[in-house]
Amino acid sequence: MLMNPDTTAKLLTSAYYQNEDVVLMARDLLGKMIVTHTPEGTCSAIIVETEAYRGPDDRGCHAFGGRYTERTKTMYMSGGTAYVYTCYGVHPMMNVVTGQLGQAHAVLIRGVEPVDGKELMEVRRKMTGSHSLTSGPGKLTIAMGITRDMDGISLVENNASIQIMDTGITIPEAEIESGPRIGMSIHVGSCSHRPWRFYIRGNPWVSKPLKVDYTGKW
DNA sequence: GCGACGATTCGCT
DNA sequence: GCGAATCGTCGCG
Repeated sequence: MLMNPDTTAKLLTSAYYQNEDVVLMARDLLGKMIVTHTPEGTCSAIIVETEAYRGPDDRGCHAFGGRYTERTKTMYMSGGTAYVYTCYGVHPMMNVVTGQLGQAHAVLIRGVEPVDGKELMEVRRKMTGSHSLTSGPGKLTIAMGITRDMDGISLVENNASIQIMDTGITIPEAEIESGPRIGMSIHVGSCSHRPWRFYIRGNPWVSKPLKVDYTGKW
């Protein structure tokens, strides 16, 4: 995909994130641009892969059944908040909280295509010349300088450390693929089959097509 | 307190 | 392709 974002990209508003249909939101966030501002510099990248997590009735979601803990409380904040948690003790995961205050919906960002600040991303990742730079949820957070202490911050402020912009890019329906989410444990049952992973077909920054086969595990 | 585990990644075989 | 790394969170006692 040729990435040539509109330079007049507009910061997405709180109202945008209030939509209660998190699956729709996961799909809509494809083609949007995530921007991070840190002391080391600014990085921006187009979102090319997402997954939806729907609080109340989704066994794959940390907040399933209304579970409210020290970690999940961020998911209940108002749409437009960052939910960052640590996976496997090492990898930060970046989620966008959606829906209204009290609704635990979130969209996991799984793959991005660098636009600006690529050199800084390469320094942070200690690598160059590979799509592996940002093709995975744990990779892109490192590349863009997203850390766990950004958990709970707003994405809609003019001076926010993490922002998401509407670039004017619209991904054609025909280029959007969907499929089962990745990494679901066998305990989430039929929820693992929900086609709530969205990505741009053929984009090299989509996380590697890991084997996703939950047949016979429930 | 304590043991088990995870929305993953990377290096080695 | 496989397994270790690595630690915050969670559930239980």
